[in-house]
Amino acid sequence: MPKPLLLRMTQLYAPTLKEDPVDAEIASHRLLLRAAMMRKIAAGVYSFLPLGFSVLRKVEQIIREEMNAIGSQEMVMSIIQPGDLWHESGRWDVYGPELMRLEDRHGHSFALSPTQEELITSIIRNELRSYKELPKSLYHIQWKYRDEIRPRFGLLRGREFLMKDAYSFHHSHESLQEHYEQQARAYGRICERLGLEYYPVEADSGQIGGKVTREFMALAEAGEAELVYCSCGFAANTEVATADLQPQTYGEAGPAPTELHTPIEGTIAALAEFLKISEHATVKALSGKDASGQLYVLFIPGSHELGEIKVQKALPGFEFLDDDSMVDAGLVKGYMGPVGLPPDVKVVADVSLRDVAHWLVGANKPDHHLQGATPDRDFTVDLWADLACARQGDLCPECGQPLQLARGIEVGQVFQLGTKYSDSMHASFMAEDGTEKPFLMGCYGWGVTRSLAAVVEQYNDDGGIKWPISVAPAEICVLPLVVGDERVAPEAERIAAELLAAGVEVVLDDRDERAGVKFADADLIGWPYQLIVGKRGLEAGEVELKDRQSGEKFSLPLDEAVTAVVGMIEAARARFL
RNA sequence: CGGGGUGUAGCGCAGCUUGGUAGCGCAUCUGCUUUGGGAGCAGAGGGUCGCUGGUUCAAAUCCAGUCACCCCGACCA
Repeated sequence: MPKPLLLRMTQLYAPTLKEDPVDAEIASHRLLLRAAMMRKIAAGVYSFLPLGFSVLRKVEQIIREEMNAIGSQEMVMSIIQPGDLWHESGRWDVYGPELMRLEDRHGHSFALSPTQEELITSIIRNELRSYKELPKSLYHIQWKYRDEIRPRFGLLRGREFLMKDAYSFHHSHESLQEHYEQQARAYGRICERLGLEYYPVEADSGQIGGKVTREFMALAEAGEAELVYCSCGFAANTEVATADLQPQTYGEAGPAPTELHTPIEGTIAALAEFLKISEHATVKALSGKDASGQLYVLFIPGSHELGEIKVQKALPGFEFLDDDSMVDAGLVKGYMGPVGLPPDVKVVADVSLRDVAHWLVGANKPDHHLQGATPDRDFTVDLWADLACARQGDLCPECGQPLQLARGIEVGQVFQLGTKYSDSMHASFMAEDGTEKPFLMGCYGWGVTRSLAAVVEQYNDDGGIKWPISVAPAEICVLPLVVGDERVAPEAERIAAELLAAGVEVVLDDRDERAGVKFADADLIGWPYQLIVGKRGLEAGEVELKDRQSGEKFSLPLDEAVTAVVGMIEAARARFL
């Protein structure tokens, strides 16, 4: 191993910014730019400067170690892929404009890879032929390209991002299940080693396909995803969460529905306000049509929002009617109900409404609602489906306790793909019984660049970043406050050299700068520890150690400082293993 | 892609309404002073005003087009 060199701030390229970048809205975006970790190149495209690159490398290394530990093998696949592969899987068209496409001089089409299912499948299908060679798990860490509609939030939604993606091939569901669980456990360890507070949540598989999937959410207010969780361990993306929504009835159910005069603007909030009741006791109606043009009115508890993913699952191609279409369909905006709808309109209701004996709904005429509308007596429901998003206070489907709501950054997702790609791309093996069978596949993605943003979102304060020691660009920065004493610089050099010799990653701020500038940069960049060597301390035979995480400062006797710091750093490292 | 907004020195901005040939703060360079939480004074360098075309004696400023970027909505690691 080459001897590590002492990193000096005078050599480091780290142009920190005193002012906040005006375009950066969230903490991670702002601080990664200010602390000279990265620079923007184009919308959603960033280059990493030495400090940011060093963090990126450490995150990669943690992921690499955890992948290797479960027997996944590292390789690297090309970014540029022939269009033919994407035609074969059918995703050339399905992926849409998000796929970055290009042509070579001969007019052959290529894609910049947004993910590598096609490529890995094409690589192994001819040479992985027997059940005796299964299972196999492969991964790589490679740049990905997605032409996002709207890149934003710095590294959270970029058009170019670094991802670890693993792919596994199995001959049985048991084998797939086993590796899937191993990957999920590895993802948990990665979160812990990155210092992330996280939840593994039930999720939707999106267009990658497959049924069994889990997302790893780093908790952060800036996150784009919403999740509900429970003290019993249940956690789910609100897009898919099933929960007890606790819808209620309003008033008494008579022998027939009672018409109420409700001269209000036709919103649930206005209705609840007018009747002085909770939105829980109302039923909300939404109109739309599916891909075939069939008209629907959907009913969900008035307190809840329609889940976009849920409705797409129940009614593929569903879209809302605009005001004109509603008039054409004979629907009364703001006052729709299941009783007396036009005959060609089907009624779809959220499963939670099954438990509601009678509903408070629109009367299908302006300024009127019906109280006590009773399913199967006054109207029929054509389809019961899970339609409503879970929200804070709904009850946990597993233990019945109220659910908590949080926002999160999706840093990883594991999927059991099944045979989706092996079928479309004819990737099969010879099974023990002598028949040709498609591989059962899993895929496991982890956002490396996104992880940086997630860590910074969880570890920052007014002064800057507070890197966990596991991913910090260096473990400690020695700050000689040089001026006015010729002993300071040599002492700082000696301490830095001894720390380096003890295996500590150390940076020496040897710049000819004022104390304030060094302190501010050290806080901003986020070194986990700062060791301050100044005239004042030396005169008392001391140096000062600052813990960036807690903000605590300790005075250390000069002759014990190195030992004490090494001990503290070793203890800190151990917390992330 | 729809709606809103911005492009002027490395960064952040003013100037544009009412055309007359560009200014402020920070940063950079030089000198002196200062020196434990982003120093002070003095001086200096740095700009095809996003790009293209038009109107005009004259355009950063008015008009048209175009490109880039940002914010609000549908996608995802």
